[in-house]
Amino acid sequence: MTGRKQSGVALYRQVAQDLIGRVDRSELAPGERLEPEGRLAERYGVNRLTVRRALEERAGIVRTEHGVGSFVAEPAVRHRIDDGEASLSESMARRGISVRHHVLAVAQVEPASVEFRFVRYLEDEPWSIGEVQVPAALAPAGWDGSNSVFAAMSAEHAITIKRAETAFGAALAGPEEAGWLEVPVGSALLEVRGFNTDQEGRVVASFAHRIRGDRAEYVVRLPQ
Amino acid sequence: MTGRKQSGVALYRQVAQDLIGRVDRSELAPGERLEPEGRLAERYGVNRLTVRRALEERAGIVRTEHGVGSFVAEPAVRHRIDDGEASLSESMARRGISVRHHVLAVAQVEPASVEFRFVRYLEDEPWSIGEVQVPAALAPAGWDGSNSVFAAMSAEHAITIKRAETAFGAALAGPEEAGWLEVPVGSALLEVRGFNTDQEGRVVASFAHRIRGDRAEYVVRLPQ
DNA sequence: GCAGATTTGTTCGTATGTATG
DNA sequence: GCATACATACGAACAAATCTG
Repeated sequence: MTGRKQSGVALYRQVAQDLIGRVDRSELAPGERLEPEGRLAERYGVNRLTVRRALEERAGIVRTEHGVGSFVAEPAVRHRIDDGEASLSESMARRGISVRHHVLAVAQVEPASVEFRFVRYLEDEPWSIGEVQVPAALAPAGWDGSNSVFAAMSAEHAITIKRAETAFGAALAGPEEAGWLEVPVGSALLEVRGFNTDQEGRVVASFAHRIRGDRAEYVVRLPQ
Repeated sequence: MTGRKQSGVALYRQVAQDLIGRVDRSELAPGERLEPEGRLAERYGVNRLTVRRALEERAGIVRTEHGVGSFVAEPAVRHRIDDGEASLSESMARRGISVRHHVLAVAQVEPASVEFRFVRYLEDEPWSIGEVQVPAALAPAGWDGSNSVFAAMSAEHAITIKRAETAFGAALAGPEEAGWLEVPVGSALLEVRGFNTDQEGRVVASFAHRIRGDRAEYVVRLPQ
């Protein structure tokens, strides 16, 4: 970083650009730890705050942990939602990717619905924070998070769950989400919301997931 | 804002929370201008930097313009992609929403492809920045952005364009995107990528859009 | 379990550059 | 040109989380 100012490009972007370059050129491998902010600041000859801005800028490529350090993030997981599986868990399990859930809350809501809130982990990495609402009559009794809510539902009751409508949006991670997903506040999240039906078209679940944008990609192939 | 520190919640988040609250309670209407950062800082009794962090935090709800001011953003537009239309432009036009494009670049790429880069405006508000690649043989000759690239293609050649595969992801706005979309750097973007085929299943286009997360929502209804 | 070192997180004050009207 | 308002950058300090001995 010789140019310092003058170039017309903000310093923090120059730093961000250099970091990206080092990742692209594989000088920094996924999972690898970066030098502390202070040291990076010295190395680039800028203020520590400037380094921090650069790291924020690259929130998708670099992940930081309070009191620990910054690390190069891993690439994304692609997930198809047109393969007939209603839940991500089964698709991933079939691909040999371990899925587990940490149950945050199980609450009775409305007349007769139960809401599950949970964090989903893929390969022991936090991947999404989700909410699923199902009719109380169909709620899986002792869901322990080892499989999906839907799988538990299907097992306890004789129903097949299908995707009906799915909506995609983008959002920024708030404090709580950031905490569970171990990403900085303000990271990009893919928001996936929708509802599911059983084999006879009855709505049996609605869901909302906020998924780490640096990990997630949903693929839809529409029928011709 | 009485609590100042102590509460365990970062000051900038308290400010951000208060701003969100004022928007939710409709004390601030969409499009309305906020007080200058300096004045907000005084009012909340914090440093101007702290106000700036709060505004960044709420990039989806508040939009700032260099040298002008900060404004409350407008709510989102829902878009269905399973209605047979290959392009958003036609769907929106049918809903009475004006769509136009600002062409950033038209470039010859690869052996025989043409790439269009453009900013899409809905109701004269920047909505997405996109790239479309089509075979040179099918490229619309004098696309002026008044309709979609696909519409122009269909008109010039006798083909029907269908969606084939679409992938969704989330990303943060980089400097260039932020500039065109008139959002702060680091805002949430919905990334939609994929390709299209003609009526006979031949790939005739690939596309990548980065859409303002505060404006966009894509809805997919999968066939039963 | 605790104390200290390390590292990131937050906040302030201040200065200067740049875009807009 | 000038005033206003946002953009970038620096230095300093302390808080909070984590790790180590």
